[in-house]
Amino acid sequence: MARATIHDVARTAQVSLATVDRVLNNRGSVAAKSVKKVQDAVARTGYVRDQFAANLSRGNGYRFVFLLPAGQSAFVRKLIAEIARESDLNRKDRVHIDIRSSKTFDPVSQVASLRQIDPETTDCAAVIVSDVPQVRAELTRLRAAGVRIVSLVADVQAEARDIYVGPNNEVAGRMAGQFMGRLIREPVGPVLVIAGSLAARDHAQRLLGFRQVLQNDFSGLTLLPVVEGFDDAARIADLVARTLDAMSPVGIYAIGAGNAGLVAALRRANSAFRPVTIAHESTDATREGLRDGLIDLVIDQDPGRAVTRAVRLMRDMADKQAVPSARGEIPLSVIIKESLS
Amino acid sequence: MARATIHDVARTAQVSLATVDRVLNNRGSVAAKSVKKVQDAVARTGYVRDQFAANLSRGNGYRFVFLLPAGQSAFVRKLIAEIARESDLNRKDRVHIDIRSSKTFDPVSQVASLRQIDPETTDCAAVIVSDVPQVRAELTRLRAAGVRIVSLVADVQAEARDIYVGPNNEVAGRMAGQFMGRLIREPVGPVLVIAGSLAARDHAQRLLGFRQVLQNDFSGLTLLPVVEGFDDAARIADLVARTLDAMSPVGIYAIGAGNAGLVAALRRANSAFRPVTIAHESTDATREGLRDGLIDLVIDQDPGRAVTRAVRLMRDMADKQAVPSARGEIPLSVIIKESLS
DNA sequence: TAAAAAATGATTGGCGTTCCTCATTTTTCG
DNA sequence: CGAAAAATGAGGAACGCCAATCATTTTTTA
Repeated sequence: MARATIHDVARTAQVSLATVDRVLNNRGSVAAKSVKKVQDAVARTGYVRDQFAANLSRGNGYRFVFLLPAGQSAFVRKLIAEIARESDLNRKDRVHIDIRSSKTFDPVSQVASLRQIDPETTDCAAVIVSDVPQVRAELTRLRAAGVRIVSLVADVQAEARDIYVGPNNEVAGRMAGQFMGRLIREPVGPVLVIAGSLAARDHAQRLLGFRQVLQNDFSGLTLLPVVEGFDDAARIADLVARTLDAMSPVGIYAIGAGNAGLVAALRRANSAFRPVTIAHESTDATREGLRDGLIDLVIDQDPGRAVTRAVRLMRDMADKQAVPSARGEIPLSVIIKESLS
Repeated sequence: MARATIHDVARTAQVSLATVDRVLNNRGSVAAKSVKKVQDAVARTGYVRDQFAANLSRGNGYRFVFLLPAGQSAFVRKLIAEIARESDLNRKDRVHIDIRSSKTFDPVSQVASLRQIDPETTDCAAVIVSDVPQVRAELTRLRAAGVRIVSLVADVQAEARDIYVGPNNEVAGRMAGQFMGRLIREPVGPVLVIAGSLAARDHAQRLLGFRQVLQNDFSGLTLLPVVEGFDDAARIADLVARTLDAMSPVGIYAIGAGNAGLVAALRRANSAFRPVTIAHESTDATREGLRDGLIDLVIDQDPGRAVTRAVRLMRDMADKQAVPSARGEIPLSVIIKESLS
């Protein structure tokens, strides 16, 4: 009943404790057949390393870094709050989390921030960065130096990270497309799409998915040229107001942030007719929009969940558990007026 | 930089290690002013108990029990799989999870199962049970004996458990209502609602929320008398087939399980017209329904998330951390054809 | 076959707690 | 004031593993 310890393993393998230790922590200097004996014994006894004892003995715990875009976007603020919470909760388990930031959409700044990460003092880093060559090179360097990399919310090329934690953004776009088509009572007319920046991989993927569905299932809906709002509320408000007047779109899909501008413009619109509007992320602005009937539906990725998942995976990776516990994909949820608390 | 230990606390409090220990683990026999000195020192040093060392020393880890309805419902199967996964993942942290089952919807069997839980050997239990007096009494007894209780997926009266982990089912019903109203191009006509059993608190709450929205926002939609399907596929297939013929409903809301029957009936229906159909839980049956256009939307609660959350909260409670880390509410997600992988 | 190299064994101290026991000191109260 | 009670101090063993060192045995190679 009691769990097996290295002593048990040593005994059933008929080798010394030292040899078991050498195998388990691969310190080398052990014959192939001894390795096998130990591995068999591990299997037979059902030995699982006691992570408490291991950590206690090693002395060091888990040292993680989160690298986020700077700035006051509501989403980032929520992320930071969640990370802080997670940090508190895990302090008793010796988890230390350091939050740093780099300029949004600025690869140069991101590279600089990545350079600041010291492989000696960090086990794992979760980053939100652009998927461009310089950044990838820096990530690869860090990985080679022993820092495990988690790409958060927006993925990068698979070779540059260990795991991605975030939603499937193409699916998000497809969901937006489907709801757009179905929530418009008569799906014919122009649709306005506002992205933050198409250089951001998550935004590009959402657009891709959205387009697919509209083309396939709702050919009556036509896409107006996609505009980039750079997550700036004032700019977006202006954009939306003008498009509403000029084109009378039947739908609006806001891919990125800055939705306070969207809501403001919709509120001011004088027309009796209101386009079906879909946005991303549950924030004050989008919730206000939902509540007042200006936004029909919000596709949300729960930042709390992403953070929890990321920390968990980071712990697993730091524990050198071969198979990280879970997949990093986090589900998307759909919020409508009714689902507001 | 290094984290504070009880030694540090003892030193800054100017008391002995033994006294610190007495205070921290309230073993009594310590003067009020000493208690204060220690508490101040804890605050000043930022001491947080090292859970690794504590567990190692205590020898025992975490002993949890999950009590689920028996039976082969897809949802329960998923739950079991998730619990097993979670159990594996946490084995290295000395978490031992025992899964037991009781007859579905049968309070007598539930009470019997609860009686089997030995307070001596279990720290915490997560249960899916009916919210009836006999069961509540048994839960209360267990809590008094030192077993922390988590109500899972379906809540019970607040006094009978420590925390609820699951979705807000009234909100789920409201979401279903809103989507029902909006996805029907012309929301006028009868709507069929199939519940599992209205004695199940989660089902009753969903119905409540659904009703609210229909009455308020879509008065053109009328509710047919709610039928109970007891999560039995054959029975439900029959029910649906007959209602389709007799009443031509414009919408169907399936509150509970047994959706294989729903899908089968819809597939066989010969009418060109198909009612807007909303169901719960992502299972093989509902996914098949979505894929083939028989179901329009599924409201899902991710069992993996519920289990993860439950285990985490149980660990926190077992650690005697005063404030359990997180709220137990887990988000609902909406699945449509497009969001299928 | 002897010397060098590789593999293995034996042992130790420590990580931060918990949970004891056994003094010793301080406080309380008749 | 003195005896009993309460509070405190001091110390040690244990939990399971890690990271060493040093001695000894086995294997390889010239």
